[in-house]
Amino acid sequence: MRTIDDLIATARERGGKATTQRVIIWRALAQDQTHPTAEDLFARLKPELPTLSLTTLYHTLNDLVEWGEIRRFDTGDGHIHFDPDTTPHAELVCLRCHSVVDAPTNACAAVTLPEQLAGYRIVTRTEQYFGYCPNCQREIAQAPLD
Amino acid sequence: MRTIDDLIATARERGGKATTQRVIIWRALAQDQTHPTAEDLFARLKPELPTLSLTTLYHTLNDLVEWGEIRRFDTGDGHIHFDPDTTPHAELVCLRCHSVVDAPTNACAAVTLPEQLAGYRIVTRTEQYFGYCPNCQREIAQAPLD
DNA sequence: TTCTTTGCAAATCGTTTGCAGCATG
DNA sequence: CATGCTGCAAACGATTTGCAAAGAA
Repeated sequence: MRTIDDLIATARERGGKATTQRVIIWRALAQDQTHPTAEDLFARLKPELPTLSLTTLYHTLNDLVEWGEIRRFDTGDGHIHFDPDTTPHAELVCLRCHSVVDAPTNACAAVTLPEQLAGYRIVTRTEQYFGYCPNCQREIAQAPLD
Repeated sequence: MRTIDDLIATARERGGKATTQRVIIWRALAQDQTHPTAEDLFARLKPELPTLSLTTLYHTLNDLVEWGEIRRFDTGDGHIHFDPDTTPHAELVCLRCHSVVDAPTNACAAVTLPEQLAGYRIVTRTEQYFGYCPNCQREIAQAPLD
């Protein structure tokens, strides 16, 4: 995802507007490495902008995805996650607590995104490792019957 | 995913039963490389077993996922896809027609699944390339205003 | 017979949409 | 002041769940 100024420019080029809500959402995303869901972001932004609606948040997020500024992915927990990092990388997903963290880059084999693959024009890539995080492994060991 | 006989044995070991519905669903999946959704499978199996319900299909699919026999993943089209191939591989997902095909293995860098990664106990992996399939590229070129 | 599975119907719930009023450019 | 944006409320739709009847073991 690019800078806020770039996004303001992009919005205007498309005949759009840089509203208070959009800028606040953009700013929150720009520094976010937690792969938040819409609900996550909503809870974080509500105190700063109490009138914000989930509807506007979804609109704004979907626009960013459409503009290619952020990536949208599903981990199987029933919630859509968003990531401002659009460069190829892998994520570690915990099947128990549903946490999502970036995988160390040395564990990620592919580093460049091919433009073409079997005749496909490639736009983005998702690589997810599903398993159990250290913390949940510990808790499972202590309470085997989940 | 293992053979039908293995699944029958597994079900019984767990105090379960090898019902008509389950065996038919298992058989349909065993030879399936189309990464079907529940609805896809349902439409395909309905003629063979008209009394089959979507409920049973979901139950059976979720059991297989829990047993580690099949993989469950989301491509962002709002439908859960299932794949009996649990070995590490990549998928090509078309953003326009939502088709899913296996990526040629030479395009898939990682070939073995690490048991551990940054302290995580890894169970499964998903690698998806999102883009436009050759056919959709052609249709987009003919009708740019989609 | 016993206990799991089936399948109908209803619930669930994250996400999307319709629309009237508001604010940006 | 024209148009895009916001946000309430309602719709949506794939998946899940409650429960009574059916069928494996």
